[in-house]
Amino acid sequence: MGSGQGSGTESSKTRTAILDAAEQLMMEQGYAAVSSRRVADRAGVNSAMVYYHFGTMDDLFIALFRRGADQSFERQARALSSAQPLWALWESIHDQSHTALTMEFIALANHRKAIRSEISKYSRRFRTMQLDAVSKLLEGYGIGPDICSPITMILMLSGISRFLLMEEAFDLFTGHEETIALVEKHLRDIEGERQSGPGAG
Amino acid sequence: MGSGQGSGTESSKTRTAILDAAEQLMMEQGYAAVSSRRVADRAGVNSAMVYYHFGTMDDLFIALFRRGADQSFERQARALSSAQPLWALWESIHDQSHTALTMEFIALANHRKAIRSEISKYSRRFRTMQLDAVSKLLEGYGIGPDICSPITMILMLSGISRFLLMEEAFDLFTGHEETIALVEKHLRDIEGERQSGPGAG
DNA sequence: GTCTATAGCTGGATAGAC
DNA sequence: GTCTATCCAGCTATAGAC
Repeated sequence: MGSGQGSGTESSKTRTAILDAAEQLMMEQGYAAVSSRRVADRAGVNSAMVYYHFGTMDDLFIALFRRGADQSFERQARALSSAQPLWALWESIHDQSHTALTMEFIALANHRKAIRSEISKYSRRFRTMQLDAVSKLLEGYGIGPDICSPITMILMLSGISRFLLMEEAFDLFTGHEETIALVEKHLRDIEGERQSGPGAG
Repeated sequence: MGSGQGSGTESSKTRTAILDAAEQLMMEQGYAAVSSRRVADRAGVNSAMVYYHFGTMDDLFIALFRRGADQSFERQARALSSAQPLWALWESIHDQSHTALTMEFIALANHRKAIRSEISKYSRRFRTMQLDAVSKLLEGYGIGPDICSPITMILMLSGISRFLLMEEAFDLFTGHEETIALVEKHLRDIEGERQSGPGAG
């Protein structure tokens, strides 16, 4: 490989340490705090290492986004092939651990084209997988698109979930329990009582 | 007034020009692009003017947020006292013009406490107004909370709307028309056919 | 691979003339 | 109110020693 956009072993210790440090900083203090010096300090290496391993700061952001998105993608794939796919999908979407990070990337995308198209690309992949799975699922449950359309169901679950998580980041909780209860009542109607929580096998 | 956080006439020409310039920059290029020099350049004044009128950059961000929030608040108040309040509320929420800006402020809030608490405060005010209005409204339409709870309705409308607008910023449109049609079908069931669009009197 | 050193720029903020 | 001039800090990125 050239030295332009990431030499070194793809999975070197330093490379991972830099990605971890960048992720932490971005979550704790926002994307503007992710500078080569600060990232390097936290990773315990020199700032030149950031450029050696990633080329530019933009490339670091993209690598970080891809790492997280790939993990989420696999988590969602597992959810959709579990015993109660709809319940698992809902829990996968409504996992707050990566919401703050997602918001930062969306804000970043506002003025960095490379990030923007990366988010678009991955979002389409996620949507395709969700739509394939939910379509077959509802068909299997004998629910026609006239009663409940797959794409509408996905968009509503996603929208409600993200909005509630965003509000909770600002200490706003009014009506959240009630809304979640309503969503889960519908899930129960379709897929029955939840058998095992997100933690269990 | 002192010279610390905003001398000058509250509504001076320069002050307004600075706020306008900051708003444009923030929408076009994100919050990181809002520096005293760039804002001043676009406003056609010297960068020292930013500090003279607002004290610090943080205070500029807060002033900008408040100006926008106050406008939105009044727009929403008008919507809720119109002939078809639910329809007008939905259109008010689903107004894309300020979504990019809102996302930037949310990202900013991630690491600026003053912004954070400002957003919290205003969100509560918005929520209270919405809840008061929608509660009385549904009561008036003879719809009990067992059929449709006011707070759940507000959260679902808000969540769906914001999620769709966010996706559209990334050129994702799959299922959007269908989802909006479903929402508006419910609005029609409750409040009848929409009489006049957002533009009309 | 990792470091030092440095170039070149941009930023927040202030002092002081007018 | 508005500007010039300036201080000091931080940033991205590169060159080059080891």
